Amino acid sequence: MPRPTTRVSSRKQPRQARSTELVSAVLDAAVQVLAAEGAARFTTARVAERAGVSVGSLYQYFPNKASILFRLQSDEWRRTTDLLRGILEDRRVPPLDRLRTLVHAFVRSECEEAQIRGALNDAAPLYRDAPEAIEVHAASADIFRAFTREVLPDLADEARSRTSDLVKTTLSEVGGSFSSVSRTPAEIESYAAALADMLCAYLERLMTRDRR
Amino acid sequence: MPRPTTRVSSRKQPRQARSTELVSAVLDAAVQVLAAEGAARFTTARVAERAGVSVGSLYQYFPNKASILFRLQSDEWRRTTDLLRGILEDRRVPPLDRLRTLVHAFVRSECEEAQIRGALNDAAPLYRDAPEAIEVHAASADIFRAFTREVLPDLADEARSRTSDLVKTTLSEVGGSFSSVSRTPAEIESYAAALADMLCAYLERLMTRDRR
DNA sequence: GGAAAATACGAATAGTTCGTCGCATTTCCT
DNA sequence: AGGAAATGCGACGAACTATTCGTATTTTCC
Repeated sequence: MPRPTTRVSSRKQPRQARSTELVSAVLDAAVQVLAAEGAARFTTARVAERAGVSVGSLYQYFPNKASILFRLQSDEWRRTTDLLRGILEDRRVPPLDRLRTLVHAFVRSECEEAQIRGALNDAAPLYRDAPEAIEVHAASADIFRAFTREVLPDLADEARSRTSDLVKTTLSEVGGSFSSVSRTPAEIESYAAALADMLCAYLERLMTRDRR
Repeated sequence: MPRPTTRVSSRKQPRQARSTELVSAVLDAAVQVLAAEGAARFTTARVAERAGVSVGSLYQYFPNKASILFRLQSDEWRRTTDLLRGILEDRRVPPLDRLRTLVHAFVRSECEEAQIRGALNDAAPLYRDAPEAIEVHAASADIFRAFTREVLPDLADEARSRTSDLVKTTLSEVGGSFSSVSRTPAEIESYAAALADMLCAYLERLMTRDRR
């Protein structure tokens, strides 16, 4: 497995108004191309054309194709992470209710725009190896770690991190395989409810064992 | 989303001994290329070279690149499905013990050769749209449906199919996100145990509610 | 106004990859 | 043996694509 390790950080910072607009036009166009043509037909030329911009201009602010996709993905991740944090850290609500709310919010969020998420996922191999991609992952892991620490304070560290990992990967599967086939809103809600039930059932069992 | 719908069925059946050997040489080489070079560098030329065969010969038995990948994936799926069926349908063992065994077997199987499975996953967009790919999926869904029918006979159809779907997608996540980072054997076992606990906790809760 | 910096442009380059086709070789079968 | 069918070959054509670079235009700011 060779590591192509594509550089993904920005090449140059836009300083004038027109260049910042250009960058956002490119990002908008990128989403459109991804949705309309799919990951396989996502090319810098097509993105530039749709943005009404020349390829050369695009390459002033993005070092390569992967960096555009990475930017889209990391913005998405940031939004999702903020969503999760907002729900999980609200201590006025009982912990398991928070988890339930979180599951519903997350499932819904993954299912809307499933088109783009799916395409972005198909393109993942292009930016996955970039060092920046790993940091983003860590942020959401921290949130779940904090939550399990709150809910299962007396559990051994090893078992707790295992639990946190399980919750995180179980949720991440929603994006992977559930949202890949299109579902009706009713299906989405009932799936979310079942998933929340399952996670709560598990955590409740651990909590009673933990306290005893 | 345009449907390129790549034909994936075999172009010609090998009739002589040398051609059957050629086909299996190609499939072996395909696995090697996938493992050594990754999905992005998987090309018919490289496969043919590694198989000690010409591209032209390869194209006699595979209509296109996607069909080679599809063949690998569908063989893999068949093996996995057989594994699951063998465990879940053994009625001498209590149902939840079967599920526990299944989770361990499945997690282990997904983690070994994670290299190839990951690469195959990256290449999925190439064959995913093929009509043949959908049939394979249905087979494993049936197994879980039968299992939930056995375990939760009195549950309403709608709730039961939701449960079966949840179990199936939860497991499929192992292949997607857990096995994508390399893990030690100990991590794998303890993850499998936790996953099994979670699924069992959920099913047990449904079972007691079901009977009451 | 005007020099310097920033920005925009897009034709051209240098690859890569898929899949075909005409022809050579081997196997089958009578 | 010898014709027919099956198989094997690999150079080649026809796309596509990522990225660069020399040049043209616009903005900034003195």
